[in-house]
Amino acid sequence: MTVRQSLLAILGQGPCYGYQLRAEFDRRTGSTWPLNVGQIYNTLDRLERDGLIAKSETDAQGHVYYEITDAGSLEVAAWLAAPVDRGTAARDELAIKLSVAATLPGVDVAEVIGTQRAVSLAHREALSEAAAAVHVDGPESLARALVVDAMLVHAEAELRWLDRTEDRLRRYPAHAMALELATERPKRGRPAKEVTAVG
Amino acid sequence: MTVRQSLLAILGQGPCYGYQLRAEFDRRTGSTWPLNVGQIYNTLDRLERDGLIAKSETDAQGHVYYEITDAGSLEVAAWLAAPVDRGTAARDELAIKLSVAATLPGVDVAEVIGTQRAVSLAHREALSEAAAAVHVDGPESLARALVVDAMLVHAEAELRWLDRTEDRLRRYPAHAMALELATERPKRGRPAKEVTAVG
DNA sequence: ACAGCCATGTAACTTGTTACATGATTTT
DNA sequence: AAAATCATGTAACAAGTTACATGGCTGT
Repeated sequence: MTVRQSLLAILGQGPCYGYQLRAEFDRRTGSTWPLNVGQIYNTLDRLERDGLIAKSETDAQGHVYYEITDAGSLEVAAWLAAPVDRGTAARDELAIKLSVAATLPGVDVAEVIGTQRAVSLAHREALSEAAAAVHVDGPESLARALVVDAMLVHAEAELRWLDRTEDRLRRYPAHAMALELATERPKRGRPAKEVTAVG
Repeated sequence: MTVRQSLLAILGQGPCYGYQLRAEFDRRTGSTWPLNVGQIYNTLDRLERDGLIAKSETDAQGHVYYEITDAGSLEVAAWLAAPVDRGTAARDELAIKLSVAATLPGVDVAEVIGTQRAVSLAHREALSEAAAAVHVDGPESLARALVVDAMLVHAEAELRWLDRTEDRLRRYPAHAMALELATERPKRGRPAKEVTAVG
């Protein structure tokens, strides 16, 4: 939803053509997540399909402009008014990976954590330097600063969590953590109409 | 990739049937992200298509078992060996939203931050309580503890970032932050073969 | 002449997600 | 008898992502 909503919000500022939108998204997010141009046109098609934007005109240079509709403006307003829902959504890839890994027998979770920490540390260092390097002298560098900050605080959080997790698992040895596959309870579920050996 | 890889990893522990996999995923991730059952079967189909698992047999209760293939085991090993890639991937929805919002004219970013902070605070409180409530007495509660911890540290990071961002924007007034749509440079791009007014 | 950018688009595909159909078994 | 749960599956779709085709314009 992020790209879609962002492009729509930018179009809320005024008509744009596809290629232009890429540049707009880019500088407004600190050039952090490069967008494949194709995705812009896909997204525009879908936004148009949903009645949130409409083709306006093609200018003297041949640029195909889109403009936001009333429904689109409402959508943007709703987006800005509603907080981002952490909790319901937001699956943490690393948390899932480590908790699944920890419940698997024969997996050296400490090692998994170790390699993860190495790259997470490097990542945090890189972000620290990037944060220090940004000197805010305009909207674009400010946007960059915000985004780098966000990544930095999350990288720090991740490292804290890795430490905490390592601690927890040290106190709770691996062999005691592994989960067996739940034993099947008999006489349940679908009946044995056909007992077939497949494969 | 998270669900897919997790299910594959669980299958690496031994053959399972679909419904069972849901329960396994559920308890191994602290019952945090409920999985629609249908997704299990979809994912199993796709894993089979990709040669990572194969149908094994149907037992007396009619349960359709899948087992991991050699290719699947390699995939799991690779998954566990490779760190999660923050940086390349990992788009922060909130960071994008706020930096786009901040570069938009006529948007009260302080208000956006305000409503976000309200729910983020509530979220952190709920997580704090949840973290305090978990008493680790087995693999499942440990998994739950790990996941809650992860959400907690990220919620804290988010609040820190919101404060920092609010500060930054206070020092850098909104009117100076808004970005105009980039002016079009003439004599570029597609030629004016047809100057059409569409819509 | 040629490389590289500007610009629009299409086609295919991935993972995730939900709604629905179906039916058996278990519990109340 | 009805409700809840176990269980398998299908169909459709959303959003993101990439590779490719096409062609003009700009700078070397």
